[in-house]
Amino acid sequence: MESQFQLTEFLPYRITRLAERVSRSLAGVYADRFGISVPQWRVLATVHEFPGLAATVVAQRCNLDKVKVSRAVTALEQQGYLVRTRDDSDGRASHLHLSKEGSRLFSEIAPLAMEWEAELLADLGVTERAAVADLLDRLEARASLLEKEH
Amino acid sequence: MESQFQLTEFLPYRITRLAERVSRSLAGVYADRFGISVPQWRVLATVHEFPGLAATVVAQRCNLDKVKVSRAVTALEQQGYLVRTRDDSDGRASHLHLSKEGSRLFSEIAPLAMEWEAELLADLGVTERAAVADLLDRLEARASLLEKEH
DNA sequence: GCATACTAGTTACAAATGAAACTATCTAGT
DNA sequence: ACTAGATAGTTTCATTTGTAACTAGTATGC
Repeated sequence: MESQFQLTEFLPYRITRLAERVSRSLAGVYADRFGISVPQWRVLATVHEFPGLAATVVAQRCNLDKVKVSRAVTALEQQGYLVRTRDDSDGRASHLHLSKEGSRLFSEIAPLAMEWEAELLADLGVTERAAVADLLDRLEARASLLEKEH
Repeated sequence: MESQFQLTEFLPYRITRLAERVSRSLAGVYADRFGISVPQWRVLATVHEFPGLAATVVAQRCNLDKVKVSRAVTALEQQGYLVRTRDDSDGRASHLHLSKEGSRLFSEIAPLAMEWEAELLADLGVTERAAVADLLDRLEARASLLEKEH
């Protein structure tokens, strides 16, 4: 009874491998040029979309732990891309906003990111793109279920 | 002209997010219990499937850089799971093989990994599984193309 | 109101990673 | 043969990450 396990056919490995390529390649578009990391980019995009969010909520929304968000926020603040204002009713929390430079930075990167995404999907038709989105959703639902079971 | 960029809809982000969940959850199945890391698991599986490979080839096959492979091999060797034998004709290279314990370890982990994969795919029918495999392939082909263009 | 438990966010420290330099060996061109 | 360049694999060091502990503030129960 041989276990015919093959890494190359193993889906978790293939997903991870794709993600590693995607992440590395996309980061290459903005990391060096604009001097921001992947977590910083995620925070930037999230705060752009939802100005005034607290760090904890940002963390949930962009799939980062609070430590990464904390560090990303500090860095973005030091670079002048982001400002935080204390919450009036809760002395622990603060609200995150992009500065003018932060908005400008976002609006420079976003089109590049979208263009990159378009190139990634260039081979796929409309139906297939929908299938990708759908399958990613369903796999992720399963994955987070399995993750919680431990 | 607003950039209607939304991180949540951004495919690279969603792929990465899925991969992060998958990788974390699957690693949870073997990492603590057997004391091996993700790179070590990949090397283990690759050397199991292709005994006698050189480290460089292992690196290519399991999408790791040579430094990670070097460290994983060292660790696996120290744990007694892997042996290396020098190549006769090339003094730099060596051939990797699993020890008896290494084979046993693999045959313990492999079924768990396959079971985990089955649970990940539990929601999908045969056609959808084929679609996942196909789409992953095509996206990865694009991604590695885009990666090389920089 | 006061003790207990909880939450927001930061800091500290150990482990993992990435890039570059390095050692040892091999190959090719002359 | 000898040199220049490539290759296998390791080591080094700076950066990033993950875990846990921490600070400061808030909510709850009595």
